[in-house]
Amino acid sequence: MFQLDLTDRRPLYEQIREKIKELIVKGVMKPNEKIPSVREMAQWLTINPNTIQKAYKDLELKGFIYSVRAKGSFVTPLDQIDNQGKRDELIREVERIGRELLYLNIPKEDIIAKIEEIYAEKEAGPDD
Amino acid sequence: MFQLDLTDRRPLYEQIREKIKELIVKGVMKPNEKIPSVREMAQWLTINPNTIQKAYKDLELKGFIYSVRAKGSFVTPLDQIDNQGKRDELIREVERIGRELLYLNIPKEDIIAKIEEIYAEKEAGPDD
Amino acid sequence: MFQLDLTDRRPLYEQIREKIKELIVKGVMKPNEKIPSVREMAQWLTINPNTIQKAYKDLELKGFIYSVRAKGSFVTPLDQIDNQGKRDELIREVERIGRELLYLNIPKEDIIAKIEEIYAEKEAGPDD
Amino acid sequence: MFQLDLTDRRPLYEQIREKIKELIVKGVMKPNEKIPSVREMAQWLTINPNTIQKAYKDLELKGFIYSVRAKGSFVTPLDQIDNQGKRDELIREVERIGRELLYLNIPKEDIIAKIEEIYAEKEAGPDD
DNA sequence: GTGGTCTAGACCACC
DNA sequence: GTGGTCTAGACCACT
Repeated sequence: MFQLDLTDRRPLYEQIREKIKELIVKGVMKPNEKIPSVREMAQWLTINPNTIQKAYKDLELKGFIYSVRAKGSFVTPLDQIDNQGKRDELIREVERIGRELLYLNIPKEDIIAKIEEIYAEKEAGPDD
Repeated sequence: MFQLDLTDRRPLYEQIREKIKELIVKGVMKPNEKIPSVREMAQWLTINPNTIQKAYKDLELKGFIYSVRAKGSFVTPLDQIDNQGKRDELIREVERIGRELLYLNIPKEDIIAKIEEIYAEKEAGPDD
Repeated sequence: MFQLDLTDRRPLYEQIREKIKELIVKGVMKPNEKIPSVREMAQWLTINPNTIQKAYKDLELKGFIYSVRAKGSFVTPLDQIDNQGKRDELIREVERIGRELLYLNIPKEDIIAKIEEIYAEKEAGPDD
Repeated sequence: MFQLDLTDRRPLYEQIREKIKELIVKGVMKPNEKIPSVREMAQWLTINPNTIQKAYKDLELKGFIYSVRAKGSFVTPLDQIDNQGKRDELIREVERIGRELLYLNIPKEDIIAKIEEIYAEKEAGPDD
């Protein structure tokens, strides 16, 4: 599914959180699809279940998944995510990165091309 | 100059590093301009000099500033920065953020507009 | 009749208990009225009958309903409920919430207005 | 400071969270005042530090306290709390409890008197 | 079998 | 010394 980088200085739960978010965002995991249980995931990655749980809890707080007792955890359908707050936060990141790229004299076309590329993939038909 | 946010979960030295980077990137600090000494900065922010030291060390490692013994630290002129490595790293960040925005159904125009805006500021004449 | 929220962190039986209590309290269900059987309710909500059973048991313990063997469960008439114990418990909750609202500088008029509103509905004629 | 009730069925961290919230709300702990460190509190209550940390994290998420690495945890000044969301949530609780009290034929004056009492304490001069 | 709570005890980064 | 991360292992409530 994915691998952890033990040399990475970020906490494990953060890496896990980001990896799962990536799978959701890329459409590998579909809305309402069940994600592996805390214990399964812990076994695969050979780390402690508590660490996985923390990652899941984080994802739940940020709205990417929801957990149902005794059932498991599932991908939140898009229409139930609060887009606005996230949008503003992400756009602020774009601004910070954009300024840095500008400073390095990287042409804006490089950035825009990358954006177009990502959005084109989706339109052309995602690989589900 | 700038203010620290104790609520922020990032370490202080990381906040300081990013604030200074921002000043450089936005053109507030010019190439070869001297940046405040560790002690001065520590006094202004009323924090431990070691914390400032670490921030400067980081900036030096990433190539944004250089230090001259017994003289102080200075902003690295652009042509002496290794653009390529940074460019690739930043573009990868753009990709991650772009995908998340796509997932949230934010139109690509929103992102591109922000990029255009940033690059336009510069062309129109930076605020020095 | 009502819907369950799987996202809600409370156990299902607790949600069900509160929903039924709400129907009784709002006067939608009248004293001595029969409430749906455990099996019916379980079918409607497509959940396990044991879960419903637990909710009913709770309501019986708190005096909101009574059950007659082989007949079903019924809404307890008001005059047979022990008001005093419940009153004190609820007033204590009012106190806790009131203090929190005071701390947040919410004017007491906001709270009182809400109370007046609820009590006015009844006097004006309940919606049975 | 306060005591835990081991017979209470709520998780320990939740009890701790509510007790601390109470101290803040009642004005026993002042804005920007330092609250006991995770370890101190754990010793006093003779429970595991992790449990305390979870309670503190919750309070931080809800905006009642803020934590500063290597410094400790502190009471959030009122003007930095998002009142609106909390207000609505609390008023909804008032509604639920109010309806139940109405159902039990408790006069609204009982509730209003309690509210007036709480708000009067403050005006008369809190015990700081 | 699931998510959640809790303990005991270790270690880390930060200041 | 502080908050934060992580492990190993136990137990609970819910369905």
